[in-house]
Amino acid sequence: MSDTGVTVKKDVDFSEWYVEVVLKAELADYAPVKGCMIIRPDAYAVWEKIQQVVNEKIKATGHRNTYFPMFIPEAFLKKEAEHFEGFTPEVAWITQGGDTPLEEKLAVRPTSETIMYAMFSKWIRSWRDLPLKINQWCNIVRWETKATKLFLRTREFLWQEGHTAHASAEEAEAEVMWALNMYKDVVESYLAIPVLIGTKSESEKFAGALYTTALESIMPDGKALQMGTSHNLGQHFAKVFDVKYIGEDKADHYVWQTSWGITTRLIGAMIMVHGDDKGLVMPPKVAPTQVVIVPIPFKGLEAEAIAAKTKEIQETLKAKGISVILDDRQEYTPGWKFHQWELKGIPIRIELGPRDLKAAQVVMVRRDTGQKTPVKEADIPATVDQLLQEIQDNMLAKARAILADKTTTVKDYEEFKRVVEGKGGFLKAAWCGSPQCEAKIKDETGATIRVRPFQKETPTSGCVYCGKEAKEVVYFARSY
RNA sequence: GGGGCCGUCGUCUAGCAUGGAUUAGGAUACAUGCCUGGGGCGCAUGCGAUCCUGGGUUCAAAUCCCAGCGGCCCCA
Repeated sequence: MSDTGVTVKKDVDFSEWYVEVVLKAELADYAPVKGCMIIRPDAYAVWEKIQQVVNEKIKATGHRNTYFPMFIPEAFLKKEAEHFEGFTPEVAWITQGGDTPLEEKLAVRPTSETIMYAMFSKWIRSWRDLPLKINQWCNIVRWETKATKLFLRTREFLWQEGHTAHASAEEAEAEVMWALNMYKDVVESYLAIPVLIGTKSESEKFAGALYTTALESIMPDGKALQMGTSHNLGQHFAKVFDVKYIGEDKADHYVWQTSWGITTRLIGAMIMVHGDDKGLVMPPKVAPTQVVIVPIPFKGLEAEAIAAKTKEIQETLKAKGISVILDDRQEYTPGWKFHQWELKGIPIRIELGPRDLKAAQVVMVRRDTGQKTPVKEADIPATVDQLLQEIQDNMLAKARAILADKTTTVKDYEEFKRVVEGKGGFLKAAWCGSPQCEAKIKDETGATIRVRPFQKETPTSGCVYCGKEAKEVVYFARSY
């Protein structure tokens, strides 16, 4: 056995496993620039699939794509004080063009609220201009100092940022929830990753927002990963960028705004949640290749007949809109190919050899369970359809079970600390609502409040930290 | 932010403690030919290394020292 496959087990050394899967499945590579990564074709194809799905959903609801500059004047960034303070530690600055120092330095966008809203101020005049709903797909730079983690923590990453302006607070609030639920659907139905949704605590919210809602999931190593955010910006930015409209009442009003985003980090989550000791496992709905056909020819025997039959199967499946590779390379043995495609996470493998040819069948192997089933030639298209759906469903179900298993209700602080140090995951605990308790818990255990669920549960005990009367039940976790 | 580990052909690695004979060795990958083919097939030949970078010590540095760059892990 060579080391072209994954050499460590997922549950023995998770970090090393992750790095090996990403590198060996050729999803990404380290760039020559510190903190940066290269997204390779198989991973970029997943991103394109996410783009396709999100674009469909946002366009169907009247959002339109745009493109804004990646350079933001310092003065813009400074206008909203909390926003500036929140982002300034990790902003990359451009101070010189050619040989000439710039009069005003330019930020490489860490997010585009400020430059967009400067334009909103110009474009929005009357209530008839509202709502304004735009989106952009672009790269973002946040100058991380911590260790690079492919897809999860890099200085540059790709994302989508939606920005809207509304006439009323209610409309903005509805938009925030619309985006959040849209993301939940994308992440659960396509990436097969179950999420918790809710609001962020004051200390975890987006810098400059009124409040932040988010999707959070748990990774197999017990750490939480934020899967997307949707912010209600209230009128904070409208006031500093002077985004006003004349209402039907003929009076001036500031707009109510939202912003929301998901990033290429989702690909990292997909890898972590679904991968196994053999490598990647791609959810069928985002897999760049859904089926791989491996012919098993014997020289002098039915080689030609096998080649013809596999080609025919490929064409049949292609015609049905299924993405399928026929791996008829001569230089590799079938066994080698099996390993290769398993490492790459292709959902279904179809094998066809002399025995199958005689029986007018193929052997179908599913990546998620490894189960092999003979399938009659005539039943191939229908079985592939059904199997892809089954795999998708099974992957989500498995991930749900992990999420449930990694969620622990804790009654007191002793138990809280024990679980954080032990199995990790989400800790469901009562909280009094004070930022001091939240900060103490973070200092002492590293765990933060990931989400405050929308559906409030009545606390049955006092605050997990101070013991005083609890206001709500929230989810804590150590996070990426 | 604090601590630790690591960097040698594309990849994984031996050599480093105790500096010099290894022409920097092996495996794998790659190329060519033959042979094969139901779970990483075999044989032969070939190609492939600024020993991360810069400086220092020394008659002599992959090896020792310093700095930098890059990666990984742990703690907060």
